[in-house]
Amino acid sequence: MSRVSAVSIVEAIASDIRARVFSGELPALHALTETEVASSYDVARPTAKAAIEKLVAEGLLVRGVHKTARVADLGPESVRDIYLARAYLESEVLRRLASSRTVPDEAVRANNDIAALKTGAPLDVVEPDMRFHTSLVDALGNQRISKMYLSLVGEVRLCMSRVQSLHLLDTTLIQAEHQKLLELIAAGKGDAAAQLLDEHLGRARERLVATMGGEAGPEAELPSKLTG
Amino acid sequence: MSRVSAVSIVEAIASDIRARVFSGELPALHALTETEVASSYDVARPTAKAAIEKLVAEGLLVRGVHKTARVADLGPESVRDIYLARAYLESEVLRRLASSRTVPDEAVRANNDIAALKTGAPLDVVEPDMRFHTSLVDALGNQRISKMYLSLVGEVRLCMSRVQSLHLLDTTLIQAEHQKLLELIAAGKGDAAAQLLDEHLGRARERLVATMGGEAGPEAELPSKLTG
DNA sequence: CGCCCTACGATTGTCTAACAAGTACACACG
DNA sequence: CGTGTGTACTTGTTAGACAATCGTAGGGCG
Repeated sequence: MSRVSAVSIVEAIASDIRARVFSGELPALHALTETEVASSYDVARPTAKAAIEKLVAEGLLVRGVHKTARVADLGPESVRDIYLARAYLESEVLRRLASSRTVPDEAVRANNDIAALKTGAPLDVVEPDMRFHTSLVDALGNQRISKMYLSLVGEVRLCMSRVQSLHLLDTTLIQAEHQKLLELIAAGKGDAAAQLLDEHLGRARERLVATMGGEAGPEAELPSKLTG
Repeated sequence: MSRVSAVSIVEAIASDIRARVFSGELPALHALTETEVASSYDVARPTAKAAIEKLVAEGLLVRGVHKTARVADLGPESVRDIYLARAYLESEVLRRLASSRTVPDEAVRANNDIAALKTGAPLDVVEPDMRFHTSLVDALGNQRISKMYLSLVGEVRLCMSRVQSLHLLDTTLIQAEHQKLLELIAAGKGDAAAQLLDEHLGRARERLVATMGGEAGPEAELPSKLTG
C-alpha cells in the first residue's frame, strides 16, 4: 500500500504506474488487474479503473473489451512507426528552425551534457538525448506539436525500458551529430539538417529494432563519411 | 432520453455528444453536467463521467478540477496553433510523398468531389476538403502520424462548427490549389508543394481567425499569381 | 488417445446509494 | 458599498452488488 496524493488520486496513481513502467519494474505484457491496482494503492476499484484507462489512452497500456490491461508490448514494427513519426515531425521542425536560423539554448545545453558524460552507463545518455530533441520541437512554440512529440517520447522511453543493455551507439557519435545539426540550423541549411536527422534517427531505429529481435535495415550501418 | 448502445455504452454516449458538438447543437462554453448527461441518456453518473472524461482527453471538452465540463472554446490563438500544426505535419508529408512521387487515389477522388460541388452551401466543401488532406497524411502509412492528424481534424471541425456562415474561400480556388499540389507531388517537387501548402493553409487560417473576431494576418490575402 | 463442448472462476462493465470536498452565488452584516 | 458567511450545486471518491464476458480446465464423445 503506497499512500499518494497530489492533485488527484487518479492522476497520482497513473503517474506512479507510469514511472514503474518506464523503470522496467513492470515488464511488457505484465497484467494490471483493476482489483489488484485498487488494493495495492488502497483505493476503490473505479478509481483504479480510471487510472488504468488514462494510461490506456496514453498508449502505455493496452486492453481489449473485457480483458485485463497489460503493459504495451512494442514490437519492431511499432518501433519503426514511432521513429518514423519522430523523423517526420523533427525533419520539418529543423527546416523551420533553419529558415529562421533559430538555435535553441536548451538544445545546446543538452548536447553539452552529453559531451560531459564520461560514465560508462549507456542509459545515462537517454535523458539528455531526449532533452536535446524535445527542446528543438518546443522551440517552434506550437502547443499541439509539442504535445504530440511528448507522447512519442513516452513511447520511446517505453521501448528503452525493454532493452536493458543498450549500447546501441557511441556517445561521441551522438554528440557530434547533434552538434552538426545545430550548425546546419545556424547556417540556414534546412534540407541538409533534415537529411542528417533522417540518418541519425534511422540508425538508432534499426539498431533498436535489431536488439529487439527484429531484422535491422540498412540504416543500422555507420555512415562512410562523417565530416564534422 | 436517447437509447444508444453499440460496443460500449460509454463510447456510444461519447460519440453522440461528439456529433452534437460538431453539429453546433452544443455551442462553445455550453455546460455539460455529469448528472445532466447521465439522466438524458438514462445511465448512471459514473458512466456519464467516463464519457465526459473521454471527450476531455480528446480536447473537445475542457474542465478544471471540481468544475463543470464545458464545450471547448477555441479562440483565434488556438486556431493559429491548430493550423500551424497542420502545416508542420502536412509540409513534411508532401515532401515525402513527392520524393516517392506518390499520388494517393483517394486524394484525387476527394478533389474531384470538390469540383463536382455546384451547390451553394459552403459547408458541403468541408467534408471532401478534410478527406483530401487526411488521405495525403494516411498515404504515408504511419499509424501515429495519422492518429495525430485525426485529432487535429477533430479540432478543425470544432472550429468550423462555430462559424455558421463560413464563406471563407471560393470552392474553385480550393480545388485548383489541391490540383496543383497533386501535380507538384507527381513531379517530385517537394519544396514547391510544401510552400504552396503553407499558403493554402495560411490563407484558410487567417480568414478563419478573422471571422472569429481575431485580427487577420497578411496571409489572408489572395495570391497575386495563381498559375494553374 | 485426441478433440470439442461445457461449466466454472476470474475479470470487467455498469448500476445504485452515499458521503466528502470543493466551487459559486446570493444574502446578510458591518 | 465591500466583505464575509452560508447554502445549494457539482464533482471526487467509496462501497457493495449484479450481469456479461473471457480464459481455462475438465469431462464427454468419437
